[in-house]
Amino acid sequence: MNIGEAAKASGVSAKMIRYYEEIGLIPPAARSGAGYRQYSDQDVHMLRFIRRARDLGFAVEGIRELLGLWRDQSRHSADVKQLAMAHVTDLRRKIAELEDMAATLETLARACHGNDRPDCPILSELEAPADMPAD
Amino acid sequence: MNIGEAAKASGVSAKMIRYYEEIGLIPPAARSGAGYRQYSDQDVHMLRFIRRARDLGFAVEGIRELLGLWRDQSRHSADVKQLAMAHVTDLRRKIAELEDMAATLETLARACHGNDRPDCPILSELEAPADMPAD
DNA sequence: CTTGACCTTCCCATGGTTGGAAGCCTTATT
DNA sequence: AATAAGGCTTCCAACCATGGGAAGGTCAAG
Repeated sequence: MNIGEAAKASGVSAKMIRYYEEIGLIPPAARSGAGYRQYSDQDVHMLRFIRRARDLGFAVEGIRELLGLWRDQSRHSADVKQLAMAHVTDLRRKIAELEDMAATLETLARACHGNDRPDCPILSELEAPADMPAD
Repeated sequence: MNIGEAAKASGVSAKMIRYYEEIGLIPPAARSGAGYRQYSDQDVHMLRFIRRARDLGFAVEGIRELLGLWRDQSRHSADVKQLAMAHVTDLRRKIAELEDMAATLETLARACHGNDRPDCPILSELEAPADMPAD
């Protein structure tokens, strides 16, 4: 099948399929006489794998490793688990960062009257934080 | 003071100060005879404001609005609050996304033996998700 | 044989930041 | 006065993942 159909079937856009090929995440597709990329059900299967890994927040390099393990029949599930848990650690770190930001802002916003007067603790905090960082 | 000193004093790198000037987030700095950018304590104050807004996860466009409100003596605190809460909503949405990913991965990892055998529910899920999405 | 839908490659843009190169300026030391 | 070090300038490129679009080739149906 052509790239458009493979894109529809896999949920990966044609643009991204070409990009993944370019960066070597997937092997170069077979070509028709006219130079059209040709994809098998196997290929679509791999693209769907990639799509789901991305949905789980894996970066391309992580997906590259996952694909390697996927293809490696003699893999150790410990390696897969370790890769996944490293990513979870990463996610949790990002979540904590965002959570800190949200909590700070909510605290400040709660203290803000939110009326037509100009005074606002949010701006005050941005101007000169209460917990003076020693910078 | 020169840009290096302003960078050190504000916590915003010299590179970023020039970038913020280029995109009009901050007004063009005064220049010395030799063309060196000159910064006042006022300028550093503004840069610190920007730095803290970024630390709270605001994108440049949000900071632009915040700076506008900051400078506007007749601002309504309601507008500041609204801007902040919109950002919180954004943060919470991102947090929820990441949390979903982390939870899914943790569930799968928990079911993975993590030994030297190849079978692994993480890879199985990526290959063919249990809750078949109707794509 | 034309039309329209596909495909190809190539370049550009995003956002925020960092890196580097080439060249000028300032300051301090010889 | 010459020189070396380090700071400044501008410009260009890269990162990551994705989308947009142009210019041109191809395929299938009418």
